Amino acid sequence: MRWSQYFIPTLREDPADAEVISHKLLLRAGVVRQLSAGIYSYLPLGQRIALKVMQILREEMNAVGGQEFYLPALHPAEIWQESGRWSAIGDEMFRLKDRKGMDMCLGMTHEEVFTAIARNELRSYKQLPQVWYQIQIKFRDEPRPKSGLMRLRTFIMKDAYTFDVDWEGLDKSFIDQREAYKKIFARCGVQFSIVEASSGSMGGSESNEFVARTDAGEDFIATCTSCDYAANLEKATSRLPKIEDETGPDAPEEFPTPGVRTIEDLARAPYLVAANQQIKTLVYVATIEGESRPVLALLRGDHPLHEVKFADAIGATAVRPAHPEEIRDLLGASAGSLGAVNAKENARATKQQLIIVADQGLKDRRNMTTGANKDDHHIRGVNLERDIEVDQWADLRTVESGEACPRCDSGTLEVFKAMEIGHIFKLGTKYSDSMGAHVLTADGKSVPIVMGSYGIGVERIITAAIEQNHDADGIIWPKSITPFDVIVTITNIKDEKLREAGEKLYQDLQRAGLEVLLDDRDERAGVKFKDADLIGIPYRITVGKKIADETVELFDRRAKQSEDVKLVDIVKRVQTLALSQP
RNA sequence: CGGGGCGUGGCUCAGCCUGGUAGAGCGCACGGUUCGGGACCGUGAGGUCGGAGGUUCGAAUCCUCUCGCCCCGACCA
Repeated sequence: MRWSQYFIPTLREDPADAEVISHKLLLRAGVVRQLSAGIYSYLPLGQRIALKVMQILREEMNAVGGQEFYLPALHPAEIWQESGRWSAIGDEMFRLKDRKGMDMCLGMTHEEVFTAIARNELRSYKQLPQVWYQIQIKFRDEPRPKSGLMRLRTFIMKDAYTFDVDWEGLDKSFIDQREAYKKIFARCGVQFSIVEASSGSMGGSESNEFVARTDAGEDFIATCTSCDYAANLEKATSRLPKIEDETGPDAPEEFPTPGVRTIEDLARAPYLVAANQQIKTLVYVATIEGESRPVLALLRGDHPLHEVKFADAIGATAVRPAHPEEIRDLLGASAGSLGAVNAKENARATKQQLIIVADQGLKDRRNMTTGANKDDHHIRGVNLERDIEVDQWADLRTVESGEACPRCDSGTLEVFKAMEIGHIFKLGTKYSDSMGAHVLTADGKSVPIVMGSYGIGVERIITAAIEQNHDADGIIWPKSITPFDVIVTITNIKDEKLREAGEKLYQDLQRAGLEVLLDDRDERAGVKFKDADLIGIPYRITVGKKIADETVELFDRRAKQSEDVKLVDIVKRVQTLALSQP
């Protein structure tokens, strides 16, 4: 393409609406433009990039036996009612009515549509396994679209579905997909981790989440430095060094602690109670089975609570810290002097039922110090077993960087931010059961098809690729998804010699099978260099003064280094570089 | 849905507090000088100040309502 006629509206300044790096660069490089919150148009550069990503997805899906479909984005409510998700999903689904008043929706995903095809057409185990996929637009009315292409309301997704006659088949299909996913992300130049994840409302037994490390991400991930342990912080655990407590007094002893409000206060002189010798008592109000209930969360003094773990542990749909009045009403003291010893009695006195959940890290601890439920007083010599009525032991603690890996002996955990880029699920028979997709087995029995579902967000890959591959000057596209392999920059378009040499190079490179962008604009060289860096083409050939010596410059965008190359060698040179991986 | 911020030429912003009829830089058009890391000079085009209502002789500016966008939280297969 000739830049002079190609639409690449680059921006010199950061747009006011963009916060994260990938968002700024996508806009500045003329890749996309925003239409509305969470809705973006792909400009020509963006379309080329998306097509590259989609082609990689297609190749790797085909490589594991995938067959590409193209399904409707507009669905009748009926199939969603059959699967039960019409009512299970809330405002996140775009719903509408047709002219006759029939309920319809815009597809957020395609389990229902694929299952509807499967139930009509798949009859026998002999037809299985099937691996079906499509690359299609999806609609989700996100409560909060954000960060450019990271959280969108309409986006492109590669979604694949596998159909097996039994669970063993699904296990194999699942592994095939997981391996394909590894290749896809590696090919796209995205560093990723695979983490255990919960299936959520998708249903099913097992799921793996693929995440890309970036500070723009929304999840926290813990990975082991030496083994392959990786988990979302909502699930991650770690190994703690065992603490041997001294035998304390036969019963807890109360002592005055005027002005002491925090764990740190009590750790200082004159008290000198180490944080890990203290019990942290947090009062929450949890919604359990629709009812609000007070719950005490107990942790070691130096351990932070993870609210999602906490909510999961007690089966709550929501948790919130209790208000100061609620705390005083419940325990008779204010935050800073709270404890679980005798807390149940205190609560009963006000006719409240209190649940006490303690973190595993407190198991078997003795001679601990905690609040006395009396302002400005604490008690010491508390033995968990003996002195506190714990209803439930659970993993409530937030794992931190540097702690020991729970799976291997030598590794430590590293915690970082990441974004979800893919998710694979073993669905099982959730959809085949509810929608009646059955096949006959070899011995003539009718069984529900065992399904898997596998999704990758195209925009998420693009976002992750930029987040992980950029510098102060702009994007640095991985070669696999770059909109152009090479850009030919003619430093001065009015110089006939340069122009001719550039044009010839443009033709020659294209003939060699490369995708070439020719910067033939009537701009100063500096502007062209800045723009080339910004849009991130991996290689730039500068056609300038050295053309007198039959020489051009080859600039490596990533290494930021250039070398002189003779005109006779340049095509071969670039061909070798640009078509090599990564 | 809760909290915060912002809507003024294509872009980035000033003006608003203290009402007097709209500005700068970039970009764009034309002319000239430049020409290897976002040049310079001159001339010019381009804005219902998000929208509606109100107060006022007069509203970008004050008041009310409303729409949109961004950020934090909640939420999120």
